[in-house]
Amino acid sequence: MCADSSSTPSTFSSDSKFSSTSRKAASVLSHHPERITSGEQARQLAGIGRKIADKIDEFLQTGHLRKLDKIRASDVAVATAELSRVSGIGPAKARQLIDGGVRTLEELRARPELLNRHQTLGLRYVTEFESRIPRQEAAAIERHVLHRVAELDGRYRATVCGSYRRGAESSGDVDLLITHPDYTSDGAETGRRRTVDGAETGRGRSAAGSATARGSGRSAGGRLLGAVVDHLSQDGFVTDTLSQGDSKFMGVCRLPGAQYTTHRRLDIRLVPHDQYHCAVLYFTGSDEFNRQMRAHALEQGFTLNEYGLRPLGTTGVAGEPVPVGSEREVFEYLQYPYRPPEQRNL
DNA sequence: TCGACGGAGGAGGGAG
DNA sequence: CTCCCTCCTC
DNA sequence: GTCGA
Repeated sequence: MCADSSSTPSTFSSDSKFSSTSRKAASVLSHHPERITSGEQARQLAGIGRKIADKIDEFLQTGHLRKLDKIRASDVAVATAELSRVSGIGPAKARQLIDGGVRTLEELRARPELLNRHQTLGLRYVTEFESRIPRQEAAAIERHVLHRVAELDGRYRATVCGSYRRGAESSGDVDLLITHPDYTSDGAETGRRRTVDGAETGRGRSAAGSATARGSGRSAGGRLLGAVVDHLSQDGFVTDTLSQGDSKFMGVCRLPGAQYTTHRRLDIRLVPHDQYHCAVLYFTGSDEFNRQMRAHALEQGFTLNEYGLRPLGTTGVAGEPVPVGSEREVFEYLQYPYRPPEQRNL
């Protein structure tokens, strides 16, 4: 769903604080209206400290950065970046591979035994996952998914969030939120796996414990999400699963039809019914819009997150969540002028 | 000078 | 088996 | 790396 730089709460593509810090600095600089002519001048901006100011001075002086030259020349950094293109491979796995003599995707393809399931799929689809989803195709995916979900059980509610919902002309993936009246946060269903049949114990159960027995020993959430995923797999739309638990599916999909040749990343989250609108609000973003809205909520004496809107007591302790019947109601509670998703691209 | 920086679901593997 | 840790994703 | 306590 990462459209440009700001989508949902997730402008953290690569690693650690360095990434987040320098990203903020870069953002501040790029949005600065005037031309920066000295490190001292840049130093005044939020997120620019001594070190970055020094680097600005060095670049202004010499036209390049020694540190950057060094990184570009480092083959380990290059190999890490290359291997990290694969979904499921992060810094640790990349280092492990490099230590094992694998530095390119080509070399990686020759060593499939080094990869787990997620990484194997990530490698298979690496190029496809790097291509963006045109809005027209995302809309077709939305139609297909909403139709199939409604056909499975009309009580589901589903919304495609992320930059697509904000009207973006292209998206990085499709992020679907679903809910169902049978699944609420107050539930007796707090994730813990219960024994299916209390009476039966011992070796008799071993067969039932088969890994693929979805739907037998499952929480309410697991059944509700699993049923959707199964239904979407039935017609071949969902092609692969990267991971799947009781509340979150991460996988791969492709629409039927000759014009759709590229596999796309699809995430499905099952959200408690009473938290649905706050979750849709949160996962629609943008990051910056969420920050501003949360700040406004605090000024009004509320705390807002993906789980709900709660009043803050005088001591600063959050109270019970305010019942919310729509996204718009969240705005109204906060006396925040309503903005449709297309106007949340901050 | 020092801790926080968003944080949770899921895979996988080790300890008990 | 459960618990807990690291890694990864978003 | 940067910010604020």
